[in-house]
Amino acid sequence: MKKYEVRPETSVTRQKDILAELNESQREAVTHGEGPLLVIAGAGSGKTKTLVCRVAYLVSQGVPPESILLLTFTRKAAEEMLRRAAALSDPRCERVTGGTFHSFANTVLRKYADLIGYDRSFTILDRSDSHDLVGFIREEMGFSSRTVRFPKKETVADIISKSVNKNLTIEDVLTIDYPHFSYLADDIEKIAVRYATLKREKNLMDYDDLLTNLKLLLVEHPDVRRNLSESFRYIMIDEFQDTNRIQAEIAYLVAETHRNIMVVGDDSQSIYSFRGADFRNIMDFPRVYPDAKIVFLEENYRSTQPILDLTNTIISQAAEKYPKKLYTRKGGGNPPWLVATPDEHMQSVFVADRILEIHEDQGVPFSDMAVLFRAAYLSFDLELELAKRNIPYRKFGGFRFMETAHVKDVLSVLRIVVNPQDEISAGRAFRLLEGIGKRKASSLTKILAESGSLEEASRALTEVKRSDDCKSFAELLLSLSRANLPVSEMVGRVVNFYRPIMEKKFDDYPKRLKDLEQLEILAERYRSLNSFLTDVVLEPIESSVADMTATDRETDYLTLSTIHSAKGLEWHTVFIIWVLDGKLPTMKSAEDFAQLEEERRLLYVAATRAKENLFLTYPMNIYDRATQMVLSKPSRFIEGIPRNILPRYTVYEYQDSF
DNA sequence: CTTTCAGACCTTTTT
DNA sequence: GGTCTGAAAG
Repeated sequence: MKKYEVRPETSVTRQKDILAELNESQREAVTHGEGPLLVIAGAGSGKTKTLVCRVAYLVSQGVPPESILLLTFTRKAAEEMLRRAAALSDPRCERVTGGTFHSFANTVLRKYADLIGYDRSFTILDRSDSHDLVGFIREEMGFSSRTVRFPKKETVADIISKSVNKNLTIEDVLTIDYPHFSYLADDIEKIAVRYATLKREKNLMDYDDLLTNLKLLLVEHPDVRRNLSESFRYIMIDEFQDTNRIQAEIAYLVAETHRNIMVVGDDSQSIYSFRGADFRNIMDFPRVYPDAKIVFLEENYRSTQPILDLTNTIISQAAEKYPKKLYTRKGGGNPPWLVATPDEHMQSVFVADRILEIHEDQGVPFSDMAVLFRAAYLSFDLELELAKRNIPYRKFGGFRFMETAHVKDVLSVLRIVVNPQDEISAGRAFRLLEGIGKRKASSLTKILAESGSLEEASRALTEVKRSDDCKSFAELLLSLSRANLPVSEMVGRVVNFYRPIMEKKFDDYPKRLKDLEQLEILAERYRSLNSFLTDVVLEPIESSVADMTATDRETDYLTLSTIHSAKGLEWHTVFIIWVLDGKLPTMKSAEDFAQLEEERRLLYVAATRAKENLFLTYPMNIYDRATQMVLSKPSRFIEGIPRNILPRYTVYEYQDSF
């Protein structure tokens, strides 16, 4: 049922409200008329607010919300912004098209895929799916059994993806990033070609394909391009510094007829180059659109001046950036702390102590504090310490719920219902069954792919083997193919079938079962199985719900997060742990100038999350197995910083006499 | 052909 | 901690 609301027309007052709380530069961006606009928005400068108000402003000016396209880094970010715009002025703002480049590509391709030789019901491969497919080819071509060392499937997939994203040849990627594999360029090239053909044949697209195929569609079909350009007359792109070349090209193509393109970002916060992001996009925007208006947002509303003094110092050493200096009118505040601890565990103890202290003495809720780190595994020890002290926390980044084995198992069965050509999923699904290994699974997969019919596969299955497992799987496939069941019912049936298998496979199955129940609940929102599967890949659930009990919803949680996942967020108190040279920057990045620069920006992003308190900590004397070196110095990015900006402390361990 | 088990290996970051 | 690999047994 459609909900609606009748409102008196008061666009003048409404418009005043929209602009009321903006500073001069923000207002300039919000009220910008037609034509290209670049907004360089420093950390905490009200970037989101500016975008929200811009949407609200355009709608209040009579721009139909359907003709606005808002592209953000996550779909959640887009939804949140539109919700805020709607609350601020006009509920119609929620009708703006918002999402990620990938979800936008998905929507368009579901409509036009046949124009570029795909079926509209294509399946989307997530990262590990594409790894599996590459692995399959690697084996098929006999590269895995060779005596010479051949890169692993993850590495091969990575190389291929990089060459697509950065528009380089395989050879170039190898020369730049993997010189030791350069002599294998021809072989990897062969795999890349086969990978591309196979995906087309089997109606599969990986994350890169969504973008390249959309671009292809726009380039080769001027009518579609014009159509799209006409329907989205205003394009806004958030986090432009983290877009890659193809994404920028897509944006330019869609903006072709009207050039109403607004990009917002901060070159100093570009941290996704490993995914092909190129902060040149934001540097070069004025060259692509020489008439672009440029607005700088430099007033910071988040942090105290002592924190900004530190972050400004950190970023001032960056090699290339739009010159800007953040300032605040917020008075007072304490300088950040740099704390050295004897070892990792003392670092955890110190952090946990401070968290409790700030929570109890200053009444700061856990939810207004965060611990940030370079890589997910760096918080393991701290997690133990937090558990010991009953500090509730939620962790973001690192392991993905959707990539856990049990979830992938269930999804693989559902996927073959939608796309029998998906041989990777089919292979995985059949191998779940007792008595079916690689060989039989692949013959069953062939039958399924060639006949394209679940009935056929189900019949073959009962002939191949007559175990209970196989029988119930055969029945499951039949019931999924015949009855027109609601999506959650289908998920439920697969979970039911899977449960005994899971109980054999995993010791911690009760925990995993909860995840699957969660998946079932999630499915209730969907009308079609395919859209459910698509969403699950494009917007993965953040974390496993397993450790969360029902009553936990209102609990006050501390946040643990990788720096990457903390993008755009802020907290009263922030701890950055492992600010140790060799971990931040990582050992690996030290050889490459561009990578090192990105590590610096990473520290910058982390530090600018803090509003009031900022602690940087590092353990001394860490033995690094990979390089056989002892790491003991703080990050090189804070090395020469004067003590009045960053006072230093050392924690000494002592034996308690009790 | 399939299963199982022990040891090796490696751990950035994510749509 | 987790996945992957290889060898040996079923």
